[in-house]
Amino acid sequence: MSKSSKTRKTSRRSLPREVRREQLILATIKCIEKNGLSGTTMAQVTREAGLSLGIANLHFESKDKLLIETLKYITEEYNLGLAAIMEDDRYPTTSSRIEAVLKFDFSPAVIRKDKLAVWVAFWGEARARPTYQRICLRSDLSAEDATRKLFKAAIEEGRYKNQDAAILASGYTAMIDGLWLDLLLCPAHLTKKKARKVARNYLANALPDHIPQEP
Amino acid sequence: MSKSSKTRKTSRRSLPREVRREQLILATIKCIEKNGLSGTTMAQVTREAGLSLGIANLHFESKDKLLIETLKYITEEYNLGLAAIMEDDRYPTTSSRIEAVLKFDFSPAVIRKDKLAVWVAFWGEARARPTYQRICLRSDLSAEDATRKLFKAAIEEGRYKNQDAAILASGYTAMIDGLWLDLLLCPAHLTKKKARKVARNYLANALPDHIPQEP
Amino acid sequence: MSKSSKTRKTSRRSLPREVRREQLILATIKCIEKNGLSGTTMAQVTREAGLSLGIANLHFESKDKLLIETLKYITEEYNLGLAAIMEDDRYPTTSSRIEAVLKFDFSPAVIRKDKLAVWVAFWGEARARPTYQRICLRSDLSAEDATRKLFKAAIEEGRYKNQDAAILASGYTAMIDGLWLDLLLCPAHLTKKKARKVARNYLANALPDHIPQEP
Amino acid sequence: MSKSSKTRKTSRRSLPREVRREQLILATIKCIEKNGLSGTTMAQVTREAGLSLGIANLHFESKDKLLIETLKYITEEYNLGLAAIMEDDRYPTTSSRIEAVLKFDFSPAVIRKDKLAVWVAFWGEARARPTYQRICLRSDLSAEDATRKLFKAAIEEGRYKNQDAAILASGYTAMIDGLWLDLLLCPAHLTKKKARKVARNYLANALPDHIPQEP
DNA sequence: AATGAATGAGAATTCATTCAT
DNA sequence: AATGAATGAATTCTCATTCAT
Repeated sequence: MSKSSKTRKTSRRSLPREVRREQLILATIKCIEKNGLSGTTMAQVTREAGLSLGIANLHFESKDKLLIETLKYITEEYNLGLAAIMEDDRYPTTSSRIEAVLKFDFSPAVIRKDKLAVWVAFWGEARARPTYQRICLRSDLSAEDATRKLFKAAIEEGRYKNQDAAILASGYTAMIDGLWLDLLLCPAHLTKKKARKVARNYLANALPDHIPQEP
Repeated sequence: MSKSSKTRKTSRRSLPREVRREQLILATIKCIEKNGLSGTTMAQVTREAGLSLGIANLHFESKDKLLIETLKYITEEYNLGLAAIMEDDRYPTTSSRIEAVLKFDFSPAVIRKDKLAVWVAFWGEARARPTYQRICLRSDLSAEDATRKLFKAAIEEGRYKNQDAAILASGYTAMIDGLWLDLLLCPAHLTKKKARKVARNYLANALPDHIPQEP
Repeated sequence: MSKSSKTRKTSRRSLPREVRREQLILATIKCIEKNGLSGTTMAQVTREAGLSLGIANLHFESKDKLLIETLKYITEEYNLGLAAIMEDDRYPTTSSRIEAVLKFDFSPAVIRKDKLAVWVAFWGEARARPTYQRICLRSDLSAEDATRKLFKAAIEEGRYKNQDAAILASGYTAMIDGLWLDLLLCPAHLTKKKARKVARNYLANALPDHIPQEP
Repeated sequence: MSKSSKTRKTSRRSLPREVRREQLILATIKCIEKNGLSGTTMAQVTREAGLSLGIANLHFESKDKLLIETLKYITEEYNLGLAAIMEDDRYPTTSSRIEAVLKFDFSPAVIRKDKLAVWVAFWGEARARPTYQRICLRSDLSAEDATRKLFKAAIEEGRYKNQDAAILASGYTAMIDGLWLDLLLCPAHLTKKKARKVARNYLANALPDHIPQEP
């Protein structure tokens, strides 16, 4: 309080509501990564954000709301990224669009440790917290919906026998979730590169004319 | 289990101890299912077990130890089941053994909601708790190791080009984890039957001569 | 009120200041009615007044000062009303003046629910807050003093044996306080009309020649 | 913790539930007397009781419940005292029973400062707290009911013209409440003796054949 | 070995007050 | 003079752990 006068510069400055909220959400993500969901306290979050204890309740009403907004932030970010690929006209073929999804799902922005940690942390509490479950569910279904459409197009184009778009999409979603989890649990054993290869192999086996095995 | 093996007398006396411990672990599983990991209290666990509050600390020293023993209980149960299949002489072919694993991974004993909830709950806290992570990791690697051996044998038998046992095993493990998660998060959308079909489809695409598509 | 009295100019400028203060005091009364003394917050008061949060401290220094001013406002309003009756030349007889006091004590302006709620709220905290106690005490003594003079005159005029003006005044004050309280606590059981009748009956029994029983 | 070994004697000792509850209620009464209702904290109450902070929630669930039980304790104590007089066969006459009530209402046990402070503190918050109001109301009506029966009997016996038992009872209840309040607010001005005289004078004026003026 | 009342550290939340704009 | 975002002390409540019985 008395020691620094430089760092204080922004401290008391009144910032736009949205800026503060994002600042706090980002601090929450950092804390969840470090301490888990149950180990995350308001004091930690606000300290991480360089702000005072009371500010989180000022902007989010309660810890619960802050956590929910954090989960929404993470899921929306992911789903918007996926939606952008689905709507992007620059992908001329189904194949290239699937490749783009595959690339996106293992892009640095998506598989950042802190964000993966947040996904998994909320999964862990989702069963006991209907609100978490609802948000996770919505996100999951939305992602699965997108890939199912892609796989359906591919199956029709490739006349793959024995492939079912719904089954493939469920499998892809599950595998992505599982790989994210394993990236977090076994970082020494599963590299990002290998994880991507695993997912690609899944699609290459199912849709060989669209997705070649990794070179 | 470790202390006594001399006489029936001590054995009789130590039996209640193990019974109490299991009783508490089972109560813990129920509580985690209902309230999540962070929502589980010693009072709940002991009430669920129909015992007194103090008894948990008497048998497990601390809540942390109880939770760790619960996680070990769940992971050991699963890994022992898998190991039993791997060592069972009654499976004459690689194919039949893989089928057995597949069946096991979606058997009622394994995909009971309460146990799945425990897996996911601990995954969620694993990153922040080295002990949890270590146990989850060990379990994951053990399972992956088992399937890798199976897939290796299958690949050699079937001369599948382009298949890599390690990649396949990582993918299988990830997909199982992901499907378990989705069974918990989206019970209305993913049935047990469909989940099994998804996993089978994965293997059928990779090892078609060993695992036929579901009839 | 204290600073300016020189010119119209400053007087005009100080007017808004007094207006603001009264605006805040009236908002405080409303809040105390709705939420009690302990449930009244600065945020509520300023919102009720349609002003900004900071303004209360600007005009009253602290919450405590605002509350004290609110109590003074209520007690002064009452005591001024009583004093006006005592000094009003238009009451030719002791009897008519007592009747006027009786009428005043149950007039709509005095027994408004919001104001009664403020009285009772401050009584409740008076014991723990010397400043509140002092103000309540002063108001009580002032009112009792007024009625004692009236009763003394009546006793002398009527030669009532066994009546003591001091005792009668204490009783009257206590009964008014008690009736106000009961109007607040038991509105379904004690109507305003009945309360007035109760008070009149008290005086009619003591000073029958001056105060007739209600017709 | 380490300093004393004598005072600790009872501290950890497990006491019957009801004993602890009363101990805490009595401590709450003391705290309300000293600090008012809003100034009373759980820390104060438990310190006053010589117990640890957590114990109040253990026995009362919440502060709110503790306060409500305290109010009930006070009101029940009073109403039971009154009921005992009403049912006591040893009062041969209406007159003696009214005298007993009068004596009771100013007995040392009833007009103890700490208990009066509790009454008034809860009155102050009753309007904002329906539960408080309900309890105060019930107590008030019960007391008024008792006195109305007495006054009705007296009026019939004495053939008092112009007296109405209901009006008299409302007035008596209001006056008692008001006198208790004034004993608290103006202890230097209103002695217990004078207060009793005021109440007696009220009854003596209304029911002269039953209640003589104070000698 | 078993019990559960008691403890007290730790967390969320509230809100009077401050102060840069 | 007015605003309202920001602060942080104070308070309630929770719950793992202890320990007398």
